[in-house]
Amino acid sequence: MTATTATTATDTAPGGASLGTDPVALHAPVIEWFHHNARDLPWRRPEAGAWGVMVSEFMLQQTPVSRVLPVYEEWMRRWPRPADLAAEPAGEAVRAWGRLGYPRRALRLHGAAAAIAERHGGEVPTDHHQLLALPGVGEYTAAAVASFAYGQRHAVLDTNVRRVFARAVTGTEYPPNATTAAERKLARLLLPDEPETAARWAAATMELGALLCTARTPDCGRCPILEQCAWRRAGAPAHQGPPRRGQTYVGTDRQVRGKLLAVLREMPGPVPRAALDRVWHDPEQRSRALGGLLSDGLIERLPDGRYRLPGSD
DNA sequence: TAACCGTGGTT
DNA sequence: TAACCAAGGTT
Repeated sequence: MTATTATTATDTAPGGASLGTDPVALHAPVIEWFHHNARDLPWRRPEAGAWGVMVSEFMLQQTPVSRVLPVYEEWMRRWPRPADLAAEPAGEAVRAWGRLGYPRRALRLHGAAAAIAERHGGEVPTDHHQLLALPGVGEYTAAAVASFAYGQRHAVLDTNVRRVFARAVTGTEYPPNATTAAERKLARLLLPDEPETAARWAAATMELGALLCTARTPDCGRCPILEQCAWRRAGAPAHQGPPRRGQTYVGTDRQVRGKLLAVLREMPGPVPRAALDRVWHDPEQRSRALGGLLSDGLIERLPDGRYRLPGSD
């Protein structure tokens, strides 16, 4: 395949810095590497379809592949089409979500399925703008579905791709905390012209970041673009500036919410308040967490005062 | 923009 | 072991 691009070596990266290498020179080696090293993931198989791609993208938001795999398989077996999921109470989605974390994603995926069933005839929309309008679908997920499921040409900027570009092109160990306009511009600049090639490029750069160009200990010895990597050329300088402030988790409302929801997930039916009161010592924080889950629609309170995952009756 | 939103494996 | 990290989205 030919990896063409609209750019030339004279293009400048956002911020005025000149690209160290011709971006075209990155396409072939990365795509070739992907051809030989891509993981055989279920959502990459043709039978997954656009719905399978969308389900996987929701589950993979901030959750590692290894933990998504079993839940994805069960989810697709149970709800092979968007309409199948839409026909269920939202609580069933939350329950099936299991311990993947960020259970609001389950609620949003259920909402997206309902919107697809109602507004799109049960088919995952191909249009990027229509994808963006679905609950839980942001900039990344819309581009990923359009690219991976439909072979369209979109800049797919996830944490892996951002890190690969930061190193290979920009010459820094890590990308900025939040995605910047400069990164989007760079991603568009590097995007191959042909949609098929662009889609392959998106998947390949993501896989490169996931398998070799990892955050902690990159495996540069096996990197297909080691010779062109701006970060390596610069001597692999250490990250500048303050360290990423990872949010502490122990003792937060999130932990309490997680404990509360775990109780409801494990129980087949409604649960009395007393069973929930047992998961956390501080009544004030417990109450706040419970209220948060209620307002998020992750749980509901019955007239008799018991709680359950959102049902249909 | 920055805080918030789970969970578990790795270093 | 505490901190970091994982195919982000919403407010």
